[in-house]
Amino acid sequence: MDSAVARERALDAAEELFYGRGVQSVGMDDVRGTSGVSLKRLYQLFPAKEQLVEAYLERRDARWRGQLAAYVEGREEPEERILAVFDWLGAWFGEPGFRGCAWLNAYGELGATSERVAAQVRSHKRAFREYLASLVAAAGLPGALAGQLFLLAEGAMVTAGVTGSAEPAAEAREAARRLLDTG
Amino acid sequence: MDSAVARERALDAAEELFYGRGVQSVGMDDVRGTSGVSLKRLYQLFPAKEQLVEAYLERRDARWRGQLAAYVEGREEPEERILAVFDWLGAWFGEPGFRGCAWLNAYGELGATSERVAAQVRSHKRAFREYLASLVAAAGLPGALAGQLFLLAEGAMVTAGVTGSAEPAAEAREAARRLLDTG
DNA sequence: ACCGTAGGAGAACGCTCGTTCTCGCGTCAA
DNA sequence: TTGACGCGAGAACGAGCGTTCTCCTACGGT
Repeated sequence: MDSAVARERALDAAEELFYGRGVQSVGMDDVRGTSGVSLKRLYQLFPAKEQLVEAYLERRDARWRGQLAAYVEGREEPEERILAVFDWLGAWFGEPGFRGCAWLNAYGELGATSERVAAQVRSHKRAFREYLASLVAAAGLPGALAGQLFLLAEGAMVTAGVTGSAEPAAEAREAARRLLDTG
Repeated sequence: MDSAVARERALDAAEELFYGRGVQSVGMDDVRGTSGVSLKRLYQLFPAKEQLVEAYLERRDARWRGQLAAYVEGREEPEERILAVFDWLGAWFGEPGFRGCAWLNAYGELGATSERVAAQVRSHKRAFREYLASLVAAAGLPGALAGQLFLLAEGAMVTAGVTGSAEPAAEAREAARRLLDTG
């Protein structure tokens, strides 16, 4: 098996397991079992579990933000684009297997012990916030709005994760709409 | 040492350690060292670590909601009371040792493995949401506002926890004020 | 004084799990 | 053909930790 293929399979398994059951309750042996990549190979590709965790978060970050941006691109009006973020969140929350924001979960689990993971979470959230800020700027709205929309989105993610419901997205969208209308 | 005293000391230590470093990275031996309560006593009071965790979250829940309510009671105007929630959050975020919302952290760490902890987190969040709803109702505002304020508060907690800044409280307060004004 | 009991200190046990090692097999170059 | 090498399967190692056990001390009732 090609090294690149093994890496992808390992990351696929890591993502499925870490996201679904948490990082700490998943052993490297579980990753081996799910991925079909032997322990020896796993440790060649990722010299320690923490690096597998980092690679998992990094790959997911790229995909998550890419899919969000692609969805938002589908709308024409600048303000519609902002609201589309919440529509996309709602669709995400409703997906089978949704278990909250992977980064917030990882932060709760590892933030206190792994500075590298904590930094990655902050970086992901900063990127998301800046993306919102770019949408706000494109709509010619005041910059302070971005932070407020960001908080609504974060609150929706965390609440959807804890309750398992997709409704927070609609609530956040409605609040965002009202903030836009009065901004 | 009295049994009740030992229980309080154990919970004090558990809270300091679990909140500050996460549950999984704190051993029962750490709790013993910090509390001065022997392992034997600890296991008499809490037959398993999970029950110590539950007791920690439960006691903190009572105190957290009590302090919030006491602070809010200090304001007269119904709408001021709603905004006071965010002032209180800001003061909390600024406290030394603040490390985010204890329940969200616990959920990220244990939500996937301990149904009892997950239920406790949901229960705490539901109580907070209902408290907000009661403030909204007392102000004669539409009920849908409560969910939006809740999302702002959750977003602020999670963002303050990850970034270590108290500013999200002010941002959330400003968003809340605007939602109130147009509600 | 004496015995029963509670409690503390800390060793011990058993399990999990990250990480490494062993062994055996297949492959490919010379 | 052979020998070096890569790899997979799985055992092994070692640390951490939840939980229990041992042993010793102190004290309270008779």
